[in-house]
Amino acid sequence: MTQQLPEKLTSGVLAGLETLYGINAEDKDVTLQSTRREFDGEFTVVTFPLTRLARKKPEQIGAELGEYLKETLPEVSDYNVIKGFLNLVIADRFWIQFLLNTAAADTFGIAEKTDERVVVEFSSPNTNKPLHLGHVRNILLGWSTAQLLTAAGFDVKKVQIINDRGIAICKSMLAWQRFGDGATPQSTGTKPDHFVGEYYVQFEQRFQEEYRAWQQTPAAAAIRSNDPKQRDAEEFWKSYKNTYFNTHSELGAAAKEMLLKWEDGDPETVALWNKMNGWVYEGFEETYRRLGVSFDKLYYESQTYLLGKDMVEAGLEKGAFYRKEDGSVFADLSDAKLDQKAILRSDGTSLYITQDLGTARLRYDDFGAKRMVYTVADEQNYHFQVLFELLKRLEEPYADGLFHLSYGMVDLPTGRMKSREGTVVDADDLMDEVIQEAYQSSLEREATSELSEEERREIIRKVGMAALKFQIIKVGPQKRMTFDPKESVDLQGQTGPYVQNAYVRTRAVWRKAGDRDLSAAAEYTQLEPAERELISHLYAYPTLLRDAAQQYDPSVVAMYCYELAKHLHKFWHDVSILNADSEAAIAFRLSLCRAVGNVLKSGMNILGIEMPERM
RNA sequence: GGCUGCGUAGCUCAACUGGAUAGAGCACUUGACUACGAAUCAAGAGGUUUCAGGUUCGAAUCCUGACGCGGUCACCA
Repeated sequence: MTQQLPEKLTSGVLAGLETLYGINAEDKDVTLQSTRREFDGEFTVVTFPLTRLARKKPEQIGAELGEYLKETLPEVSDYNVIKGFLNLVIADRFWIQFLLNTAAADTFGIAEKTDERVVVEFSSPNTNKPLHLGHVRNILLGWSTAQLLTAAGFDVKKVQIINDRGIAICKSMLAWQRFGDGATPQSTGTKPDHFVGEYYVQFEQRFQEEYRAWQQTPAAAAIRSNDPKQRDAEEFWKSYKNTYFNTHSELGAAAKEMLLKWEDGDPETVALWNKMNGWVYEGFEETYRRLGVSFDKLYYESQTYLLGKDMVEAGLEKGAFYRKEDGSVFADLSDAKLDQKAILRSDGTSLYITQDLGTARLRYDDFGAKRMVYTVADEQNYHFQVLFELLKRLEEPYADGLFHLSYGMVDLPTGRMKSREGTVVDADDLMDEVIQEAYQSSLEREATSELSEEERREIIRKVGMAALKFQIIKVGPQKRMTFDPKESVDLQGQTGPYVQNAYVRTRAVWRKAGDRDLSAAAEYTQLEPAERELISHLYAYPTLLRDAAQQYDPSVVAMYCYELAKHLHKFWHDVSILNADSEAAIAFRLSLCRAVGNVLKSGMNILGIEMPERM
């Protein structure tokens, strides 16, 4: 297949316009789309925009163009015109040959690997508490985008930067030191990252107690009476919390002191820090493994937080940044509709953004990638606009290939997740729940009853994880989504298991078919509607992957897999495969099942979803 | 308040980037298993695409305004 069908049709239309009307039109004048299901045909030319050029009615153009295409292109077997829409019916023999020659390949749709490298960052958690539902969306999105880019031919490197330092981990450390009594994950039988998280929570609780007690003191009353806005008590104390932590709080002072000790390299503090982070990593490792994700390289903030200063210097020399009298460095981004942005403190120390400048360069040095994707929630949109603008002004070689894969936060039916209110949905618990759900559901079925306990557990795990992952990935990244863990995750309808089920059916019929000679497939001539729909859908797969990769949007792939599965189920219902009335039909339909199964597996693999052979 | 994103069936989401009668799933009603697997299929009901204007052959999509809901506006990360 040297030329893709849409391109061929487009150039056919252009030739037709030239021959029929003497018009010299361009590709962009031709609107080609897939035909809506309620009409005959697979491709549709919209003729409204041509009326101005041809100076004829849309219906007339449609009819004349349709006739022309039918005459000149062997792929076009028929056409019909409805108002300004010319629907083209593609010849059965074209579809049949496409299926047998092209779609049958295992790597169908997957682009050949190039050496163009792209770094995809995702997850990047703090080490003070376990991963939750928000991380899950991030991880699934990042992973599937990485897979998608791989399928599009890029050489992808998956990385995360672990926020292993700072005040948060010090809080956990301090709480463990003071209240832990030497307990360990082993001694309490707790998953290690959860163990550390419990101390983080405990710190917050103790701090709140301390804060509330302090609010009763005369010193506190004096401060509140000076509130210029005269807010009520609750509101005032809420807004004062941070200041309290930094000025009056004993626990706050102790945590900050610990941070300073850590920065000084105090051996005891560093040892404690290593111990607790070690526990967290052990726990994260298990969660990642269960989610089926991995990384090519891990960056640690403790090793990168001082980077970027030299780039600030370079920016100063270049005149891209300026130094204030107090020694702080700023960038004036007002001409890019961004603000004055601080990039170095007056005492010369780094800021968050300084570090990000440094790690961008570090990654470029490590991988030579001219494209970098940052999977980070949309609350940081502004930060990344600034970061990318700064890198552009520094004339970094990768500055044009930066992409913030921004996604909406995950809400619960009750609203936003709040750790303070204990409404955070834990990642491990969530996986347990969906797998439990899949288990309950499997009890009602017998399809796997002859398998071993071990095999059945494996299937249930795949089904549960598919439900969870599909549910999250199918929503477009930019969209804020509501996730209801109480209803857990559906296993029916527009879901991962629905797609798996379609795949399982294609496998089942192949098992039943055994070693059958399929050479008769080529003699098949007349497609059933369900077959034509399936094949034309398969035909769209390579283009779809390319488009999805271009948009960094895995949800497109999820929706595609669902649609394909739906067509397969419909096909399954409408026609017989092994009981078909000719050997050609049997062989052809088996080939079709194989191709559909391959694409389903391929597409779901991009989403990080495993396909069972039975379920 | 400035900037920014979003608002589609009761609920969760689509809509090929300006095209046809706005589509799926869940939930609800009804039908189909001695069939290659019913985690399936088929049918029904469900909409003034938040509202008001504008642009044009044509708007959920683009422009203006209003309303509602987020996010963000640190020498924090």
